[in-house]
Amino acid sequence: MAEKSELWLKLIQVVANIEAELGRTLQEQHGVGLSDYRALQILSRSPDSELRMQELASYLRLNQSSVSRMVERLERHGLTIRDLCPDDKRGVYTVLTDKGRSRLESAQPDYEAALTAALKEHGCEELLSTKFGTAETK
Amino acid sequence: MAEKSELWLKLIQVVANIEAELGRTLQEQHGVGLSDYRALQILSRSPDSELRMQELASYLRLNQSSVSRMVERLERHGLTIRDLCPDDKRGVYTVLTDKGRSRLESAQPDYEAALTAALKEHGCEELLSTKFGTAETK
DNA sequence: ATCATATGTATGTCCATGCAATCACTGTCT
DNA sequence: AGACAGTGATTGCATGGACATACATATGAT
Repeated sequence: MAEKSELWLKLIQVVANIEAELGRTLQEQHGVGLSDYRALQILSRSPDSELRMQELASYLRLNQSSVSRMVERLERHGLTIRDLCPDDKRGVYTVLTDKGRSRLESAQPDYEAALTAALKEHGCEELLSTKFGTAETK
Repeated sequence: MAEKSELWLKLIQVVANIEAELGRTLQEQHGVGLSDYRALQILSRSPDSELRMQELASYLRLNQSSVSRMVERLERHGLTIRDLCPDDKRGVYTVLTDKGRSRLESAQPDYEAALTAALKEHGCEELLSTKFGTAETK
């Protein structure tokens, strides 16, 4: 049974290495962190390129407060803006700006390339052929 | 090509969920964090249950300063002690204490069980059958 | 032996995240 | 209408990690 732990350890180390590499690429070449990049990506695919904090949080599997701060970050860099929700005054939309969109679009190819390269480098392209049960968030 | 990113995203989310679950289990039931647990585990398998900071860091894929602080933590909880290196006075050994060892031993079965359960819950036991190229650390 | 450089560890500072408490608003029940 | 439980977001605080730097010791060249 202990080999299971071993394998798991190996797996997460590989995953961590790859994530780190992706993060480095994005940061160095586009000045965006990994989670910021993912937030932009999610926003760009949402209707009207906007989402409320909670929704964004649940997509990113981050908690609300982290997202609140991330959005603050994105906003500081001009990549998104906040927009008050007309029907529910508690709500806040995070909206992708043009700058945000173009930043995303220029980063995307490098991200994909880095991912492909990193997977290959670790000899684990097959990881992506795993199909999950897609268990819901806890 | 974008599906590759999608799949990768799914993968890391599943991995993150599982890691979080493992961490919670360890923290709640044994008062040890996930990386602390892994450090104990690595120490316990090392000759004389001791390692120098750098070695520990490289096993854990953490940088040296993080390990320095982690060891401080472990030491504060009485799970390890520092021991000066006789032949190289710059060096410091981190040595597992009896308390550390028994803590590890009591945590281990729960860890393994939690891992098995989490893998099953996400329907991805097959993840562990991936064989990696075991690329070295960057 | 001396000095320059490399190595091992620790410390200062910053950043991202989580949790708990809070603020602001909503909707419901009476 | 008024009270109040619930919901969305923000804020205070703590933690763990990274990077740069400091400090002590070791090693190697002259």
